[in-house]
Amino acid sequence: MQEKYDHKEVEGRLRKLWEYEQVYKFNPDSVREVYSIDTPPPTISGVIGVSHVFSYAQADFVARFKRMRGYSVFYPFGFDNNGIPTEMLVEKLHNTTAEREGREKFIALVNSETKAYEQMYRDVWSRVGLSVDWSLLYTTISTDAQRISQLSFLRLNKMGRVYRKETPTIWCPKEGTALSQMELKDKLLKSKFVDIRFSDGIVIATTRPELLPGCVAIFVNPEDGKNKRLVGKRVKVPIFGQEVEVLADSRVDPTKGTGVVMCCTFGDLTDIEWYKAYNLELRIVIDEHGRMLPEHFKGLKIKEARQRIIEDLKAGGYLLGEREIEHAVNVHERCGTEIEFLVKKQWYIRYLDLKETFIKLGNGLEWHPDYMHVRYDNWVNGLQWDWAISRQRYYGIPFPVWYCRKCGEPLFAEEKDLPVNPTTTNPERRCTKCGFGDFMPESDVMDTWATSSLTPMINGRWGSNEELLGKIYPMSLRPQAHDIITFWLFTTVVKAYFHTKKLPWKAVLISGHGLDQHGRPMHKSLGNTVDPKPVMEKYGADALRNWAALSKPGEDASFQEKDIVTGARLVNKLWNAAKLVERLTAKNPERDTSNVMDRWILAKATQIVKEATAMFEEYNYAGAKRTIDGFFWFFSDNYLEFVKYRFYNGDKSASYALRSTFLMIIKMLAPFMPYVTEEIYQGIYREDGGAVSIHLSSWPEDDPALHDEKALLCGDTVQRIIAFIRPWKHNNNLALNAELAEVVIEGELEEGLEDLKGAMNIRKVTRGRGELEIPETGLRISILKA
RNA sequence: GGGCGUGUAGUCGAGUGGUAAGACGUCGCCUUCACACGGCGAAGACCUGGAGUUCGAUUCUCCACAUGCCCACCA
Repeated sequence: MQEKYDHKEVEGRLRKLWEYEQVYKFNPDSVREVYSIDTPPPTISGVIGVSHVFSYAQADFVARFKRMRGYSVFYPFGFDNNGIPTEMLVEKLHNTTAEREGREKFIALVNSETKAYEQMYRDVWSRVGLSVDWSLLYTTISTDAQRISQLSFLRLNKMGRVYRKETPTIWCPKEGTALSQMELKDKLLKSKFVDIRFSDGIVIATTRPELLPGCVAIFVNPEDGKNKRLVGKRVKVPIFGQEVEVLADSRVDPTKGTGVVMCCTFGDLTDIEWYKAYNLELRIVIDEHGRMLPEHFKGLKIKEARQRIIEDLKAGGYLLGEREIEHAVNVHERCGTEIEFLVKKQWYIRYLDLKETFIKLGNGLEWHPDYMHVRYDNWVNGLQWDWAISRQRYYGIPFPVWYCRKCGEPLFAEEKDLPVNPTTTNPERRCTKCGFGDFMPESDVMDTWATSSLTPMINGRWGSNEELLGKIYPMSLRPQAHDIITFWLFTTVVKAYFHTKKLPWKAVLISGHGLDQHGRPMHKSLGNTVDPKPVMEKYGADALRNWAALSKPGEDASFQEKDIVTGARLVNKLWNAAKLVERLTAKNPERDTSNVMDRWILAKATQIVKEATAMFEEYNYAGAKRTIDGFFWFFSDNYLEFVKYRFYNGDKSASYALRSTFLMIIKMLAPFMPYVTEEIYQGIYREDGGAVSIHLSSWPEDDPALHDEKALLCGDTVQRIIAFIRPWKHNNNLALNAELAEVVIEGELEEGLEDLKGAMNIRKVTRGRGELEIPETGLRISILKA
């Protein structure tokens, strides 16, 4: 073995070895039990930061552990290139738009562009050491993902779970497109709160006077003593003159403004709720590009109209007051435009009737950590709308639907034809309702969650390779971060229920986020992302992974260079211990446990195996890691130092204990530090007749033959005596290896005296009266200087 | 506004119903043949504040404050 561990050289070489030996290849024909992982497909948006490494490494710990525990591990990887970030990236790279290119051409462009990024991402993930089987790779805009998304839609339709309805939708007036809730963010904006006088002395405070023409009702709180007398009155809207009714609703806050609210179609989500709940009139005042529709204001932009209306109100004596306020509004996260609500026909998945079922399903999942379950329950309980799955966007997976040009009846594609793009293909059938033969394509595309909710099905090649699906489904584990429990996790449960009546996985492992050194989330926009490549370049992949192993599931961790240094030190320490093992132990040593201190360390090691295994089985990789680390340092600082002199004398018992204990240690650290442990394994243990890779070797067992209470007691006592003599020497100005003439022991200690002598350089150990009490041992000793 | 989490030495961070690991940093000693990316040792927290349960709480309950995240609101 090399004198110094060179992670750069080692890592590249071992990656080749793993690839050559197909160490991580999933074998569908294996008789072993399958452990399948529903890896989160990262968005193709340009960068990987250490925060990604943080959560992906945690899933990899589990994958590697399970592999060593004898499972046939199905560990795929995917890329999410079916979303706005990817669309933006590709549009920027090619200086074009999806619309200009045409859907199919643009998707082809995305696919080819993804290939380039794929290579880059894959390179990083491989360097990190993810034990992924890259032959299982998928992307969310691939033909297969399109086929599966459309298949899901068709099946849901057959079940009567799909419907199309005209409803208000979130709209960006600048880009002229529908948005999902995910694409919104809050922004503090300055605005004017104006008091407007309606008829009957009613005063309403609003920030959106330009919506007056869209006013369809007025609301007060039914408990509001001051205003409830207004209920039932018909009121005239200033300037525009329409008469609207005053209604009572508890959603009104009587303390806000004047306690009287106008409901316009639509100013905010409450307006939409009222519109639905009270079956109100629809008065659309803003078009798709954010221009006003009503007469006298037609064509004005929202803000111009607002100013104009305020002037008109003033002129008409309707304006009672105005004041500047600052309030949070929803804006499109991409362009910062304040969003509007427009009425559009949308496809929905009907599921509100199944809330109880979803709660029950959630109860059947194994949650790690357990408290994340609550977020799921809260979300399901709070659901108010069915799942809107259509988007008026250009890029995405199309709906496999046409509409009859005569009667408007939708015609659904046939499963065998999937995937289809209705805008470029025509159904060779006639309308099922009226028999007409000419159709109009559905131009909307599916919400990305409609696809990513199907990752278990995509992994299993649903509809084309049922055998594979049967083997991996339900999947064993969904690892993901906590911020998308309500989206990705929930929607996957929904689809799994509809299509398979089962939960999609047995367990979910929720990771936290990797934060920057100040504890802030890493964002491209904050400029605080840390590129993992130079970190790995400097400290090695194992050191970076070690950081991810420090925090438990669900916990965030800030990225501190000192934590990476800690990992690098562990690697170094392991390497040096390995050199000692290589030098001083024989290959395939015979089992020899004649010395009590050797039995002691072996017995301790089995205890650690037991503890660490139990923790790992509970997905507590961090606890396992801590336990194993702690043992390794203890082993190095105590056992190795105590019995070193025997190694040099070729002691067989010491050699056996050293070689086998160290093997247990590196095996248990292999999921965390795959490189250095593999290098050591290849250098020392491979020739003992083990597996081709440590990662295919079996996880250590808690071997009952190594349990030894007596040795544990005796060894602990010896260790305590030494721990006592060390500072004694220190306090007596003696070097640690300084010779002592004699140590007199009073009390019970039968074995281990030889190692005590050897470790502390004592000329002779005798029995007699001791002056100094050793804590927790019931022993007293006297120490005589040389 | 609702929900969930967190609050332990200068920093990071385990953990327990009986006064608290470890790491980094600091200080001292040691270049002894795996390792100075090391070893040995020292100083440093009474566990955010308050109330309660208990023989006893840092650990359980409640309240407060601080902080993070998710959801909702934003007339």
